[in-house]
Amino acid sequence: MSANRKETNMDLNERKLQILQAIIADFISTGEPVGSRSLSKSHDMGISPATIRNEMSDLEEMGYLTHPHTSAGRVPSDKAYRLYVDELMDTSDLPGERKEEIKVKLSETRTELDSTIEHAAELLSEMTNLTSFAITPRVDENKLKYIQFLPVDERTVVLMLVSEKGKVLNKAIRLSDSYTEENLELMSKVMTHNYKGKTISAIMAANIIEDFQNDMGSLAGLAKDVVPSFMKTLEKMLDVDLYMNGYSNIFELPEYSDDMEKSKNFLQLLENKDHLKDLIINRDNGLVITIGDENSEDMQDIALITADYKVNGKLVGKLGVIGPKRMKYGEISSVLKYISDNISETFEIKEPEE
Amino acid sequence: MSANRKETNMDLNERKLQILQAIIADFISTGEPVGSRSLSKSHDMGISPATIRNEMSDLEEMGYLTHPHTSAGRVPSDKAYRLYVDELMDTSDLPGERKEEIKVKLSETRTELDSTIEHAAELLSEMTNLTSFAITPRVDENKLKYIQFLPVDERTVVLMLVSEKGKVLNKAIRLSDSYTEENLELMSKVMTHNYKGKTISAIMAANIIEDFQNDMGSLAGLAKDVVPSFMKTLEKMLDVDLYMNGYSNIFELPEYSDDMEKSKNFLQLLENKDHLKDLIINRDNGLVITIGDENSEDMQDIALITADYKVNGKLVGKLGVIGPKRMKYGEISSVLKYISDNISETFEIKEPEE
DNA sequence: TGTTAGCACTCATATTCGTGGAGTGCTAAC
DNA sequence: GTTAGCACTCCACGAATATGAGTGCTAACA
Repeated sequence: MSANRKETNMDLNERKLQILQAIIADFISTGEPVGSRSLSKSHDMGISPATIRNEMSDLEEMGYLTHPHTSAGRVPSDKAYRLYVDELMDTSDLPGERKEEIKVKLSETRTELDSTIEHAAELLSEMTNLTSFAITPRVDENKLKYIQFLPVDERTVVLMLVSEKGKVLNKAIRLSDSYTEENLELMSKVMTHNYKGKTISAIMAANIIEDFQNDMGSLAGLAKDVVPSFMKTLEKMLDVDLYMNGYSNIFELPEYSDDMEKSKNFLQLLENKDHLKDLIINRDNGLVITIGDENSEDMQDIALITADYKVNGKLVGKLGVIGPKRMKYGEISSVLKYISDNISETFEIKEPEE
Repeated sequence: MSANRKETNMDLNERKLQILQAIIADFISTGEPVGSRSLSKSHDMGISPATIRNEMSDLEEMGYLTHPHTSAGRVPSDKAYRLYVDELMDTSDLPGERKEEIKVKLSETRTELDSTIEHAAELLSEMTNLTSFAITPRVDENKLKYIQFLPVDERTVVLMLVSEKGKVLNKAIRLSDSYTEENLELMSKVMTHNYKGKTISAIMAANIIEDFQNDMGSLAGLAKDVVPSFMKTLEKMLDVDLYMNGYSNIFELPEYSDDMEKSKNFLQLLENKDHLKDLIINRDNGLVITIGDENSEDMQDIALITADYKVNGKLVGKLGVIGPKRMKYGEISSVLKYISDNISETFEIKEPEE
């Protein structure tokens, strides 16, 4: 791990890096501020606590460490975590049995994207003991392919929309009037004629209601009943599903189980699904780690790791974990990367085989 | 409220009931054990603390009150809560503005069942400051109406199932081989022929795979790819959706925000969605309140209030709240009842109007 | 005979105080 | 440059103590 360390840190010599790494490692695993004495015991690096203290003092001045109070040990700063994930952490490969476990679990639902994503999130929280999440791919330039109304009962019909990318949505609609199957079919045809092949955003931008009601002639009343739901369903077409698992895992961490306020904030953050969705959607692709002050105001003491997966090499979904800044970045990154790659692989375009 | 009190409590005279009611009311609003002194201050009932103490002592002996410890005030027992919800609590009507608020909020999505239920759950947690949940109706004797496969890309198709009750489900399926649109149509037809009009449970019970593969002849391979997802989708047809809101509301309650273990247990309970679904589905219809020891082992210090709503007078869904035993039973019951009635009304069968 | 004042007693909670220990920073010697 | 030594800091913890809300009992009262 230290072998391939980049030489970009002119301000930190080898020993400082070594000490910093040791401090971060200890803090990640215990959550307690680490002092010079205990550090020299846990990591034998051939120097005395006094020397470590001197180095620590330097590191603090440089902004890598902080003091909760005068006579406490050191705690890594956000800057230190950044350095750690960029250059110090162990990113070695996952052990074989874990890989196997992931493979097996995900292959159970190999044929269905949504279930696979759901399982991936479950797996992720189990393996990391953190809160995991996953979103289904967002489809921006999606075109409508099928539009159909199905009769259910006297006053209820189901609107069904299918996009070219294979997303199917449906919505039961209550009508204010009764209808005939012929009317329904007619409406399906008019809609199909009007909107098939158009992108969803284009349809949403247009002034649907008037045009459509005109086209429907005597059935304008029916059309009026149906348009709001149509619009809402289109909107949902552009939306993504969010899966989340293991939100009660934080109670296993002492810094949360001893601090009610912290737990409360964390869970309130998670309960705001729309906010979370937005956040995840808008992350860059690839394995992305953001720590503390790199996040928004409400997540200053939280770290977020996300990765993307691809479907057919194009559609991009995301998954990841959220937790305290002292997380096992290396290990988690490996798990996350392996899972997301596995999904991408499962859903890549395969050459016809014969 | 005390006017229409039933005369079924031969063991409790009027004054004891009055005191018990006062204790429960105080405890519900403060969460602190209530003593004779403070009770005589908050409720002027023309008797001294000493007399109240005597009555309290009797009530304790009868099992309506308990002592956390010798020198603490009294806390209502589960038996007391039962008496309270059965006979003592104020079940007066909701104030007009609250009714209006509910009506307005729910009518926004009047035309769509699922959205309405989702909103109802949101509303419920907002109005009660508790955790709310709602499940969509369960449809037991549901028959298949449409079965169709739609092409998406080279290796992906979407299976779409529609039931007579208007439930639509779809699943993207990855095939191991390529297919032609003709094959897909053929498969849709065979399936429709075989299963349309059959109840879902009947189809699930039958030995699908062999029959279907035989019927498909040369396309047996395609059939094999598709059957597992078909089965899974059928299963989902019988399942219900669960919405939940406000799980972080418990942190506002002192007995939770001071007791980490309690909060943890509560949230872990909520995270077990399947368990919760089961629990809710299997509740009796009508307004049902279960308190403490009336619940299962893992919910001894929790109260649950549920109500049902009907769709077309038949399908039954449920919604309710979960929280500490000291909840405002009267008020919450009224809100819950008003919301569930409102939903039922919205989705009842309407006589054609002209 | 039911009600109430008075009082001794209990016990959780809050507060204070002292101690221990982990940790720091500085200095001086190696 | 490194390290041992040492004075100092300050949190964490436990014991001791005070507080006060509450009870149960008894005896007096209406």
